[in-house]
Amino acid sequence: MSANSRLTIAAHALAWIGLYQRQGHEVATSEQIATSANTNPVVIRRLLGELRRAGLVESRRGVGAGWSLARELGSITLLDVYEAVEPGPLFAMHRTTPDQGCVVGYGIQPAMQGIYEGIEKTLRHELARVTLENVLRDVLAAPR
Amino acid sequence: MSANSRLTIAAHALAWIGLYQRQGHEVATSEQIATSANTNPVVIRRLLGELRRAGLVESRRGVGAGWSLARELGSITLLDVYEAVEPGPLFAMHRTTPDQGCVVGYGIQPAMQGIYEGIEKTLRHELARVTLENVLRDVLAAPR
DNA sequence: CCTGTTGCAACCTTCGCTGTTACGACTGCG
DNA sequence: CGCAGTCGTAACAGCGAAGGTTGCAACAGG
Repeated sequence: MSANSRLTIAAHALAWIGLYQRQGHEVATSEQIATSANTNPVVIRRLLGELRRAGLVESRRGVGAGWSLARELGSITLLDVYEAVEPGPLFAMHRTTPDQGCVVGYGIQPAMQGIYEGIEKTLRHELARVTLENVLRDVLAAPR
Repeated sequence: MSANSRLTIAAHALAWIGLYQRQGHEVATSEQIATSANTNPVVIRRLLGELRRAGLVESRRGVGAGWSLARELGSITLLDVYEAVEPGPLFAMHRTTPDQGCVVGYGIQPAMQGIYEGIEKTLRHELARVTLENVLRDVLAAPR
């Protein structure tokens, strides 16, 4: 599986903004978040842009610009973030249509589709159980 | 998420071999399976080679060579197949170490690790509930 | 010895993600 | 009004995973 770090980075960014705001700041810049995540500001802006389209964060332009949460950390779940940054399904079908003249080739796609749907439903349920508030709490609970 | 079709193709191959054997044949060739899956025989041999290392299938060489199941379809679960063909974890951490001087950068990885472990455990549990016997039954149940 | 098939290496292509540079758009401040 | 700081976004290179393809040695039965 092409291990994807998008969900991790997005959660990192949200937790960072949330903590920063609790420390009394209005907005966080992509530069600050990128430094914390050890990556490029454009990567952060791209990810946060997807989160903004999903209504999780807001951005301000001009002088004193930056990013702020559109919702409380406790009301944002990992499922919200997952759906905002991960486009496709977890498992894919064949890249080319299997032989429809073969019994297995004909029936395999509907069969797997049904199975995968059930699994993805469970995955979404698990992701929905974790809020960004939970994430930030775990982050701050890390032993020194 | 880079949607991966390896699990789908592996399940296809196993179901094909299982059905073929129930029709009285000894072994199935990668050529036959590749035709059904509409792909290249080498791709099938690579995948079946991983399943063989996991003890799910056996191969015979020489004239009349081919592949056969090492276990009953009913005793092979999608989890067995998943573990045989999918190497890495579902979600990845940052590609570079986050800023350890930052509270979030320091605590984010253990936090996400713990969350991801729980989710993967649930995923494995779901995959373990489906046997290849179930898959073949669903395949044959596809409406004409 | 001949034939059919696996085992496996080597290489190319495609694709998605990350990283980087560049630059226009926007907005508050002096 | 112009400057400065930041977002928004396009463009491109690099990388790694996966699939597709070719080629050939190894094997085993007739």
